[in-house]
Amino acid sequence: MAVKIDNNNFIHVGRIIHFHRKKAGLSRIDLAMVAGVGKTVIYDIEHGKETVRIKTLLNILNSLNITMLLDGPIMKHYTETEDAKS
Amino acid sequence: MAVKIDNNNFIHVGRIIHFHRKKAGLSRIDLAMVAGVGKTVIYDIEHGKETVRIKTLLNILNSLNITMLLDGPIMKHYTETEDAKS
DNA sequence: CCCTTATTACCGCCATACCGGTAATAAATT
DNA sequence: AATTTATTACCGGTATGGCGGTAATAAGGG
Repeated sequence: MAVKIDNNNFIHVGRIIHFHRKKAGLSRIDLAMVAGVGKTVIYDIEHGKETVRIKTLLNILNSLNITMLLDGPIMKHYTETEDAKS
Repeated sequence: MAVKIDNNNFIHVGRIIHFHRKKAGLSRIDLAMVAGVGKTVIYDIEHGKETVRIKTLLNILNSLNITMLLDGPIMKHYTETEDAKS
């Protein structure tokens, strides 16, 4: 169900944000306010801009209740070693 | 199993990259070459820098066989409407 | 229709992300 | 343990990300 993001299909990020923003009934200015970013960057991302800062993107995604996940074959090993630290 | 990333636990991104890089037996310069980025940005990310470009981050993650996923309550609706386009 | 209000599109400026170069440190080999 | 080799840490310069301001366009009300 989750959407995989890489440098080939990055255009989906903008589409996902646009879709969620419209579903939430928000204008770009509304979303910019909530996410604590400028309106321009939302315009840019929705138009496929790839050179956006990860922090900016996370602010926007989190405001729209979208979760970013990292996964891979050995991610389990990482979480286990991290859990061992606490 | 996948690790959730947001602006509160962003430090994990650097740790995940460091963990995977070491497991792959790569120096920062090695990884930089493969990912097509400078060595400095890998140093920065592993030290918790949050203001990195998403494109740069994806290049590094993909080089380490780490997948980025976006998910949320209404993501299914998005994929359905996207599928309908094709 | 016209006028008002809301939303989107674009421009120029400033702060900074990313780069290569080099110094510092660690690891390895004899 | 001294020299070589590999890796990490840091610095300064430059390209550009993200900002507010404003123009253009769309939506809605009387």
